Amino acid sequence: MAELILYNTLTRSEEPFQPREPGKVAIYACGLTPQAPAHVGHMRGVVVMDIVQRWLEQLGYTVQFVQNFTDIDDKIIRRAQEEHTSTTAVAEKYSRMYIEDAHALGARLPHFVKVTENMDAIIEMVQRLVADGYAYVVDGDVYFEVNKFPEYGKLSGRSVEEMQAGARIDVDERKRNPEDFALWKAAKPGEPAWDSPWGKGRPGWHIECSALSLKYLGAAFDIHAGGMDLIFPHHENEIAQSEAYLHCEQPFARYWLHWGPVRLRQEKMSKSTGLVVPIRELREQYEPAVIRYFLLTVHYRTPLEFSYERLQESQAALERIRTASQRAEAFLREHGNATADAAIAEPYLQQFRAAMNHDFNTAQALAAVFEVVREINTHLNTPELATATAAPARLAGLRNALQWMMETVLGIALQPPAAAQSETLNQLMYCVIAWRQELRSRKLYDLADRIRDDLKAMGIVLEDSPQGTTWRIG
RNA sequence: GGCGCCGUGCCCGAGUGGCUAAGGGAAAGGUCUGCAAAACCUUUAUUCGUGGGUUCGAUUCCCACCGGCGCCUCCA
Repeated sequence: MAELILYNTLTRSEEPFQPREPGKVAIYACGLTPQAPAHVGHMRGVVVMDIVQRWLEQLGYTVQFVQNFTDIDDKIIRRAQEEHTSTTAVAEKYSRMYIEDAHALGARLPHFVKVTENMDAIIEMVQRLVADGYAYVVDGDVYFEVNKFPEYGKLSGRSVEEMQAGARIDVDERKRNPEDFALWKAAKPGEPAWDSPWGKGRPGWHIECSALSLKYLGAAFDIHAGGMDLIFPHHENEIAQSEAYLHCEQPFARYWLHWGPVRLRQEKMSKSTGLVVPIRELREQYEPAVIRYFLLTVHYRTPLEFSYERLQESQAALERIRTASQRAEAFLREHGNATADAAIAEPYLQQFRAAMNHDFNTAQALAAVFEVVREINTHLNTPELATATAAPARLAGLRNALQWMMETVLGIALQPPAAAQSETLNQLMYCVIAWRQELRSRKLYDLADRIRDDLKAMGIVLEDSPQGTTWRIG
């Protein structure tokens, strides 16, 4: 349980993971503003966090994972006007879509929390920051004063002076420093608003994540995650306001984990550039498992260039894994499910664990998966190995390893979704294959080939080998 | 302008101060096969953007340059 290494953006180095509390991990990830359909970039975060959870669970931790929905902000207000509906309806609609997309990608869902349902916690936090002198009130707005927090800039590696030197933002005259940011915004006419000590208004963008994570996870929780584009200013501001709130006696979060952007045509996939592949659209063309596989082919911090060629490659690679899995299953169906020989897969499992323990290196872990695939195939088509008495036990051991790596850890099903196999289907195929074998032995190849072609059209692939004929869905 | 990341074979992509530089995709040849498919084997980097430096030794550390990207404004 002690061997997990993870990269901490705060220290810009890899560190052994030590939880706040033995056996438990508390994680917070910044969610999205539900105001448009999610794209592939959003799904990368979803899949990365799912893998993190799964692996921590394999290491024996109990994982608590919280994620927010920014269900009130400028963009939602604008969207509600465009769609002639309420901000609540907009947030509800796109939150549902996002959850449905995440679910389709095989992600277990975090505990979702909403801004509008936690106004008390947010207001309480702002109040204390004002009372403690970290924040000031101007005309119903509340700003955090960055100069009151000496460590401002420690996450993103910049100093306030540098920022001021390179500043190219319009300075709001009411702010004491250009870098001061809004904790609370006074309501404009017609906008949704909440009562507060400073009048009607709504929270600034950054405060919600601080208030919600501290409310649900407590101070010094284990992992705070998000996309790299959130490092500055969002996470920098979160640290400032949270640690100020905690009187700098405790850190806000212990480890900061950031995943890389998904790019399209060499540019970050983002709503603002219009370079976006909505996950809905992609799901019509590719099985979610293929999309998930694609997202796992590079280390999570590396920028990932989106392309249909890459997706196609992922599909081919996944098919190779699934074919081996199904061949092993077919062999075991025929030879009886022996007690698995666990030792045979151990070297590959070690390789796999080492990769996952090294900052969730799924790209490297996949290499171990393919080692198992090769081992399975070699056993199956080397006559001496396939007929050995130990063969069923070995194949069972390899099959179990493959299942654990792919399904339990990486969350990718070895059976394509269409292959809801039933015992009836197994028996039917057994019959069909026997009949076709009869035709082949009488050299009625045209009929045998016709059966194969017809089945192919139905999505069932027959493969002949000296050991007999196997079938698989694919 | 400031902060930071990256540049590995045909493509994608791991990785390490010295051991054959993973794995996948693609292509070619071979084996097997009635054919097909699948699979297995072999081949595609004496080399890791370029030039210096440190070192007994660097793709891996340092510096410069070239090229690409992210952030500095909302952004996963």
